[in-house]
Amino acid sequence: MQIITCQARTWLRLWRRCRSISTISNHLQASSNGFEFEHKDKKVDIENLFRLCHSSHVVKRVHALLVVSGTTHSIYVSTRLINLYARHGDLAFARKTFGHIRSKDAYTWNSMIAAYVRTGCCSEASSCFNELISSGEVPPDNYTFPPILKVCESLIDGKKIHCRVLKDGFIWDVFVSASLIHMYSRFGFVADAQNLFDNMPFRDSASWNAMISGFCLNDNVEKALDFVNEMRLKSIRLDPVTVASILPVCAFLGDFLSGIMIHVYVIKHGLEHEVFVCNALINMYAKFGYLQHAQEVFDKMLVKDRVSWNSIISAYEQNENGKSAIRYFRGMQCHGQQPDILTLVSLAACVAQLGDCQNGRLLHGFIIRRAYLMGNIIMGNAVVDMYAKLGILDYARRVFHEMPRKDIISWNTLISGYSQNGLASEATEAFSEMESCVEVTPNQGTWVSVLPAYSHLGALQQGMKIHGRVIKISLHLDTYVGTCLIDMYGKCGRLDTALSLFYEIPRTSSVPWNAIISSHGIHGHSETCLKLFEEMLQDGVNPDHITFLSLLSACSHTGLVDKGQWCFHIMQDKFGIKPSLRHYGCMVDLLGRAGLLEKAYNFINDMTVQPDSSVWGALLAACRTHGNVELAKHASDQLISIDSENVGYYVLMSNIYANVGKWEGVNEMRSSALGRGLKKTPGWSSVEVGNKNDVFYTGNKSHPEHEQIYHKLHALTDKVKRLGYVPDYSFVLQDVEEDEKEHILSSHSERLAIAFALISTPSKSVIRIFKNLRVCGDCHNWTKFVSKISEREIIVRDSNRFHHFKDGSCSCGDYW
DNA sequence: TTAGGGTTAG
Repeated sequence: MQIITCQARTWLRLWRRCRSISTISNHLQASSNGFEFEHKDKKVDIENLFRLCHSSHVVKRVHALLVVSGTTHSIYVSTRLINLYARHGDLAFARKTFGHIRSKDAYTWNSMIAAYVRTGCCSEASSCFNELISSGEVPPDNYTFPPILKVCESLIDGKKIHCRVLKDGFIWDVFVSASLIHMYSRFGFVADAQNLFDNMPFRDSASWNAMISGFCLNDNVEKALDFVNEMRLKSIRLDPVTVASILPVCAFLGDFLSGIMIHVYVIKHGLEHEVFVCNALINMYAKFGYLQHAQEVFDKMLVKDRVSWNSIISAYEQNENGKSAIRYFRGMQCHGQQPDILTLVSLAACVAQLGDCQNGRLLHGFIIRRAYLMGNIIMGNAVVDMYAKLGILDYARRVFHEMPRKDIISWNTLISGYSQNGLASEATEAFSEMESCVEVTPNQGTWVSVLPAYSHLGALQQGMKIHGRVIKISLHLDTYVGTCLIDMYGKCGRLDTALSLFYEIPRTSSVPWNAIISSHGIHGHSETCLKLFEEMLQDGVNPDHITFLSLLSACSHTGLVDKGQWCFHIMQDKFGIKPSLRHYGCMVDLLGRAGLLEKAYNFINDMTVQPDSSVWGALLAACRTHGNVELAKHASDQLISIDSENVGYYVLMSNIYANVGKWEGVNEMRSSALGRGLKKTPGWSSVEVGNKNDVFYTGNKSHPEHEQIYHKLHALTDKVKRLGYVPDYSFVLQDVEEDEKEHILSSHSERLAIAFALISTPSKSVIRIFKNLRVCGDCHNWTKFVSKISEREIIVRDSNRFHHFKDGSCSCGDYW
């Protein structure tokens, strides 16, 4: 054997040196002994040659060698060549070889059909099968049906094949039956699949596996798990395929115990070195968050394939350890394993997670250089998502528009990208654009992406329209859609609707609880927040870090210092949640707002982590409210050293100086902001009139009805002054004359929006305003008076909270 | 010589 193999190698070496078929032909003739397979044990020798075929290139060499030796006249040899070409993905040569065979046997036809299936050419496989049937040259056999069943495109085609199977009497074959079971499951006819399964006289493990996969394909994962348990009860051995199919089910059902039991089974039955099994174990442990276990399985693997590397990379990515994921990606490359689309998809998520713009661009470049990758929708969507999460929306938009094909997830990714970056108008525009595309139908993800945009804009009418649409398709009771609706109603000032919706949807996860608590929080109903929190605990729902953020923020806005501190402590002591910088920020806000500035400052100094801009920002805002210029200076110095590009800190500090008349300080702040090329964020307010949102900028006179608006504004100010309103000029930043100061205050954008709403909406109707910055104290006071004289309920949502004005007072009780 | 059921994703 060994000698013959060496001869085959020698021939191949010889062939490598030869430039043409004629040269090798001369060598063949020159050889005194002739070519081994011409004389002796022909079959063994050819098989040895075939065994050397590790690529399509070598197959071609061997093929040429066989042509010159005249061996390809044998159907056996030609059919083997078809198989070899197909195994190496060279369909063109498989087809060419098939075409040269004059009289084909069942092996030849079966091999060609399998070659088409293997290379994903489904319609060609069907045509080939039809040709075989119509030619009548040879009848199909039990080997013909499994591959063709795998690729049939409709249930009708599948049933036709089923009839043929029955007619030809191949239903006894377990391979054929498993393929039929799978075919029926694929088209959603799981009852027909089970009928076939039940009537099988003999079943092997693949028959059970086909049924298990059938249940999974038809969203009946519980039944799949039942089947596995039945197999174990009947002592039917679970094979690697069973294990690889059922482990994702355990992860999906959150059934960790079953997952562990399967792992024990794997070890006991010597399956722990099966690549498919290990890959599925890595994925299962990753989904349960047991990275250490996933890592151990990966480390013990004797052979790792691309899926193994992808799985460990994705395990770290899913558990938010992007750095380790990238380390494994490098390891994968060192081991000579080429990345595929799934590797790159995970990497894009890692890069986004790490906020690593530089590597994001590098990754995008890598994908662009392999142009075929961008043709893949999943790849394109992952890149759009990456740029959106990195906050580079221009790139996200560009990649989206350059994608040759887009699906609903592409649109959802773009819409949520805009929403999450605060670009609500862009999100709703993208949604409208999507609506005009006939080829996509909105799904759950679409509503979850667009509703936050309407919430952000305070566009109640638009949000209600979406509510109507989701009711029609029975999605309003979906936890995620329902939560977005609660958030939307909460943010648009309809707390009652939010609450009734909350009690309609499933409340087993923290998600809807967080939404309803936060809705009450922004309206200043902190006592209700705490009651809802108690109810949440009674219902056995575990709070998460978001729940505590909402609670702390609610306590902070209403001055419930003790309750806030209690929340901060139980979060750590009772629920083991480590405070994030956002929690620390809320605590500083809570103490600072209550005037406990020193306590807030000491709290920052006692922090176990480095305070960031949100923490110092909260202290600075509190200093503004309580007029502590000295501490404010310290906080603003810290802020500017952390984030010198944020104009808000300069504005706030200059505001503090202005408040105490330190105009030098104001100028210093202004010039240092200008020196860095920073411009004050222009304030704007929007109001929904009819189905349209009108936007007003401070001092803006470009609105078509600006004359009437200013006229109304002056009339209102005159009236409220008579009622006792006195402008508070401390909210004016500039060092100007008194009447000029009044002019500056009176042109704040929310006042323009309120004046416009008063002249454009029916009397008694509620006015809802959205402001991008915080409402100033003077506008707050002015609006209170306006709500009294106009007999209107005015709801102003600013960047921080809700102000609900009614009959001359505000829901926030003037707690600033 | 040819075949079925399987793991990772936006």
